[in-house]
Amino acid sequence: MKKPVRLSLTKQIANEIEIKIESKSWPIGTKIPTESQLAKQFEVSRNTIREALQSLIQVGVLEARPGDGTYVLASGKFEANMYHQLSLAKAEEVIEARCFLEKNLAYLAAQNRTANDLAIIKNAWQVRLENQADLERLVETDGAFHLEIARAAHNSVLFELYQAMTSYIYQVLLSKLTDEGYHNAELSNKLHEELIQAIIDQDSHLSESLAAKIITL
Amino acid sequence: MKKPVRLSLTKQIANEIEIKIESKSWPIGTKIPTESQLAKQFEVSRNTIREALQSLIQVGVLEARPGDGTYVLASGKFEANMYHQLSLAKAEEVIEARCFLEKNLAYLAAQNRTANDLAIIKNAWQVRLENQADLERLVETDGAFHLEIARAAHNSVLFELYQAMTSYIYQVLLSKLTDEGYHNAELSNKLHEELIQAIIDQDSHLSESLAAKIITL
DNA sequence: ATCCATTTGTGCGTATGTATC
DNA sequence: CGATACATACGCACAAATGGA
Repeated sequence: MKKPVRLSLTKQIANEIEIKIESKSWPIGTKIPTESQLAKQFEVSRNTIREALQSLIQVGVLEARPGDGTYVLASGKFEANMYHQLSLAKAEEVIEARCFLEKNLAYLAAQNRTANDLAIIKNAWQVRLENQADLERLVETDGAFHLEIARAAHNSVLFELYQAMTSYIYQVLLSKLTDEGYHNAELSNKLHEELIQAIIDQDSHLSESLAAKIITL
Repeated sequence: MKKPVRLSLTKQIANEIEIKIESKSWPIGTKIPTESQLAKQFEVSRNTIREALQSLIQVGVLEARPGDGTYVLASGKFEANMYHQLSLAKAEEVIEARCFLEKNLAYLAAQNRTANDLAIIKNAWQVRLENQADLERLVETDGAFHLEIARAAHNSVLFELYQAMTSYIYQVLLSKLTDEGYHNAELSNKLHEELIQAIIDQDSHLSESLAAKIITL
């Protein structure tokens, strides 16, 4: 079971590019250098570059637009894969699945949160409070807040699932709020603060039910 | 935004191969034809075949062994991806995530099951009862039983996740039972039958808690 | 134990098509 | 229209690993 120390040029390059993407050196939406430029840069043929890019395009991390350039689509393989899978399902099923995840993560967060998690969560909540004016910023910071709760659950599997799912759902959420408006601000804020308190108190069941209420607002 | 009239040879071939795999024409473990043979068969260059294979290797559906051949690893992209993701996580986290899924699917199954679902579930239970003697068969038929409950939940997102996760967990389960033995047969059977009844009665909460108990046996 | 045919891995060069600006 | 840039596809050559004679 010895593993090869040598990596093919293609894989080396694919890895380096993936690192640039995951580390946000090339954020989502970035137009990356042309194949020829990359070929010069890495001192290989354009063909080799193509194979590397192809492998990332195949899994949905990159998107090539003929006559234009190559763009970053997602920040990781798992996220890209979930995107594809979720797009095949009905929207209501995705939302249902996400509701269950959110509830369970709140439960686990109350159980497993550390003092450090609490500080991060409180901070994320402050940020969210300061950005209630702009809808787009609100959705963004609210997402960040809930993501921190998910992280405090300390379960990497559920966390990855949640992360992939929410980034997919964001667009739906934003357009929904834009249409319907955001009128439950006080109730929402109250529930959020109760949720934080429940997590502080490590009251798992209360956290779970509060999370459920927040979602169905 | 009109694009998709013509599919590239590479993608056509990748699709055809994927179909052979998903349809079990080439089951897991199969050694598929050599690149040269496929090239002749599809009347394209070996390079084109390689690109198609490469795309499936990349997502973990195929595995190439230099000097030997190319083998089927998983029966679908999503399954392959979950495999990879789960292998990075701690075992306890995987189990925790699976518990969460099992509970929620039982809840939803009680809510959404149709008469037809019930018939299938009852049948799967009978099959499981008839195969208690052989441990390997027991794990297999028990898995099939729970899979039918998952299906009855009528949520494709959670169902796909569950399916991918259980196929990963099977090996662990089997080895655990082989080591520890299977001594809780009566209790297990009793709980399973109560679960079926709860689903018949559409008692979501009871189903959920019974599912939780069954897992922690 | 050695050799050898087979099979995949790697890399390059080239040609042509097509989309965008 | 033309320049640019990606898309597709083929052919070739050699390297490296494997399995079997």
